[in-house]
Amino acid sequence: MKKPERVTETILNHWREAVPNDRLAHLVKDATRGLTRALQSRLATEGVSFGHWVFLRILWEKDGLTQRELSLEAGLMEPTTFSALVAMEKLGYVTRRKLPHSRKNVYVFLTEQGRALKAKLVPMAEEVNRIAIAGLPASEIATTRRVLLTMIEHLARDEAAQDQGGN
Amino acid sequence: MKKPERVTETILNHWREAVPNDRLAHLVKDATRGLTRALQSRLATEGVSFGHWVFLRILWEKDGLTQRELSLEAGLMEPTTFSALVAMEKLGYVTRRKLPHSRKNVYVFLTEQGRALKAKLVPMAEEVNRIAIAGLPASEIATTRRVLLTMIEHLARDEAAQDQGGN
DNA sequence: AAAGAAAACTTAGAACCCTAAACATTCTCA
DNA sequence: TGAGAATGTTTAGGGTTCTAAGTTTTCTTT
Repeated sequence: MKKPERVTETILNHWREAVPNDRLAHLVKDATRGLTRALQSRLATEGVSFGHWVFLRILWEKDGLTQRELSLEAGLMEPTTFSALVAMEKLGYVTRRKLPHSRKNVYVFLTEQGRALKAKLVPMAEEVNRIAIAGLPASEIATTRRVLLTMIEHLARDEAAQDQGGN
Repeated sequence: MKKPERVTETILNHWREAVPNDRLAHLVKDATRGLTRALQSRLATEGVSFGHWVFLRILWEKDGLTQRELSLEAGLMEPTTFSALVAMEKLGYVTRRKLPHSRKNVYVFLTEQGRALKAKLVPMAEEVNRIAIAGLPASEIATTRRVLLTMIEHLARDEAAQDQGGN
């Protein structure tokens, strides 16, 4: 048997202590882990992996995208996208087709099976979100959203600057 | 040559659009990725991997911990900790020793080399933090910290509940 | 004191994401 | 129009983390 309560307490006490300024990164990372784990365990009940969820969500909005476009939307590198989509094709969620006007691009379309997953999976993500932010004022969520977006922006600019100047 | 600016713009535009409520998770995850990448590229200049940084930081505060204790502090599973520490021992950053009073526990101590990394690495983490939160009011950072902590708490409780009730 | 539970470590195997580089196709422009 | 740049996909390989299960040691309880 596990003793999840004790573990939970240890993790939380860890965070309630004096938290030096440079540990915001650690906090963001832990939140990601919590969110990922919560969704992952729910998706698993339908046999869907977290990595595939990312692409399904994009494709439900709009399919027929190229792998490059999917990479940008998902914020992942091409090889990551490539291997996920090959696996998803094998599972019957998507098809990967070259269209007549280009022999270079690979266009990705949902199958019926892939499209049908939406009805089961989306409520799972909504539940996780609901649990995570329960009781928090909308204004604080909005602030958090803005802060995170600003951080992402700053870090993306830093990365771009390093790619340029740092050679 | 890359074109990092265009990629950056695509990522940021993506986020500035109408963001449905359930995408807070996505935002948190992107922030983690940005923070991780920024620190990772800096650590790489000293030949240190991100996974090792996590444990070095804990050990600089207090060494002589067991692997189990390190797992809890780092918020990682035991096998993750185990393989990181074996690698770190091979690199000469730490030693793993059994002490006379227990043949079960493995205690981890920094070597001189491991301890010496602190002076070079900590400023890198501080720089990343500074870049990320530049210009943001302290009050908004504090709110973000509180919101993230609450989310972690909710998700940890949910996970514990599932372990218990869910068989 | 011995059986069984618990704790700590280790092994095995998989998922996910990355960088670097090769390859194929398309575009640009001199 | 043809050389080189740019774009998009694919291959190869590595890092980080996880779950599941095995081993060893220690603790608990009768």
